[in-house]
Order: sequence, then C-alpha cells, then structure tokens
Amino acid sequence: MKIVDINEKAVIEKITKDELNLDKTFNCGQTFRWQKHPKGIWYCAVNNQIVTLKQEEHRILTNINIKDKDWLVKYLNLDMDYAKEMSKINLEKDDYLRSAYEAGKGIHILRQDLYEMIITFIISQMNSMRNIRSCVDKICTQYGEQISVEIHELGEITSYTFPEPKILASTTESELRKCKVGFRDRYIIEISEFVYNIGTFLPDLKEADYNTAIKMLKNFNGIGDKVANCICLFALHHIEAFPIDTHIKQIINNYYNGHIDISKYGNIAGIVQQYMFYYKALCKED
DNA sequence: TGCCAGGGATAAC
DNA sequence: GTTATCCATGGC
Repeated sequence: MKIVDINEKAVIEKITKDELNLDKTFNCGQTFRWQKHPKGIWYCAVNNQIVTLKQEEHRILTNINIKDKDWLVKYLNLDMDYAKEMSKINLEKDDYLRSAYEAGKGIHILRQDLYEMIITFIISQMNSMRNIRSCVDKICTQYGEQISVEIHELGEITSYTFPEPKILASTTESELRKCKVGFRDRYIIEISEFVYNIGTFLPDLKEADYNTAIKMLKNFNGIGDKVANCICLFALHHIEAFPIDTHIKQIINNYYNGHIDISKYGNIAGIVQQYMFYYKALCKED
C-alpha cells in the first residue's frame, strides 16, 4: 500500500478489499454517518470537509488533497497491517473467531472524533443500529452545519457535520428529544456542558492510557463499561478495548462456554471483537 | 401484542 | 457485591 498524488488528490494504491473493505468498515457498527451514494462512492462530512472514498479493485480514490494524506492514514488506520497482527493469534482452536475473521476481513478500526463517539455511543445504549443511525442523522441535520461540494462523478452532494459540544451544551431536553434520543437526553446535555466548560477534558482524555480513560469516562452518567470501551476503541484507538454488548454476550454463551479469556487476543482484542460483532450482528448467519 | 435493540442508573437485598 | 426494575423509541 502507498499513497500517490493524482491531480493533487490522494490515491491509495495497491490495496485490496481484504486489506481495507469500505463497505464493511462503514457498516460494521462503529460509525453511523457515512453514506453510500447510488453510484457506489462513500461520503461523509469529517475533518471539516466532505470526504469521498471510492473503492476499486486494487486502489481507493479520494477527493482529499495530497497535503492531508497524513490525516487519511490516521483516520482509516492505514498504518496497521491487519493480516500481520491477526497472524499472531492462534486461530486453530478458535472456530468462531476463524469464521468471524473470514467474514470480517477488511474491516478497519477508524480513528474517529472523540466527542462524536461519546455522544454516539451514549445513544447506542438499549437501542438498535437502525435507530442509532436515525438519531445521529437527526442530530446532525438539526444542530450541525450543512456542507455542499461539487464532486466530478456525482454532481453537488450535501452532508452535515456533527455538532460541536457548545451547541448541544446549550440546547434543551425537549428540543433534543425531537431527535428521538429518548431517556438519553440528559446524559447528552450533561456531558456536552462538561466538555464545553472544561476545555482541557478532551485533550486530557486523549493523552490518558486505556485504564485511565475508562475511569474518566465512567464518571459520567450514561457511560458504563460497554459505552466507555466503545469510545476507547473507536475514538482513542485503544485497540485492546473489548466492548461486551448483547451480541458479544450471546457469542460468549453460545460458543465459549460462558467465559472468554481475551488475554489470548493480546493488544488487538478490539479488532477481534469487531470481527465477532460484525459476523454475529450483521452477517445474519444464525 | 410483547420482545428486543452495540446499557446504565437506581433502589433493594 | 449481586439483582430487579425502569428508562424512550422503533421494528418485527
């Protein structure tokens, strides 16, 4: 894999769907904002711009200026060889993971915006993936900023940014409930107020190690063990984090005799978790 | 209709 | 330290 410059746009060369699969990566439950245009191009308002990604057989085309290639590498976690990492895990006696890895190959763990992940995974509690996407959509269209851009193959496309903490800190519970977040309204407003008032909090959280980050996050109402681990995994890139939700619990009960020793997955337990989650929740295999 | 969805807070023991 | 109940909302 390498990134080259074609007409000032970054192109990811020599990358297959087994190495990075955009469909799986954007549909696997870690992000709820990327949209796929009918013409097959993924787009989303991230990094203060509309980013487009088009997967071809051996390369990925972008609208990103070559100057921002470092951001792209970090966001898509192109600086990690997933096959190499997985080769360190013994799959021989781990039938479920072997199947899950085969199904989920190509998923990457994104490095997403911290505040967005905090709010998104507060919304995720006791909610369906479909509803989470709907809530996040409504929050962005009601509170975010509209961005439009002209893309050669698509014409003008429009997307909305995820709102800044300041915006949700100053809304009301009844206004926020128009986004159908239900009982999670006060959690969202409370943490938005805190993040806005204590400007050092998010930077400190980014500097913290995994265990410290979990403790800092669980201090808030609405963030427990599972949500804290999702935030650590999808925003802070603590890829040792292993969120246990209702699907993972069922996997543990049905395929691991009620207990799983995640130490055998070393420091990439989060990647393993994501293969399992994708296989169980999104491949409809049973 | 009742049950479940990428859970967590609270009260009760 | 564990357990039961409730919390909005939508799909099936």
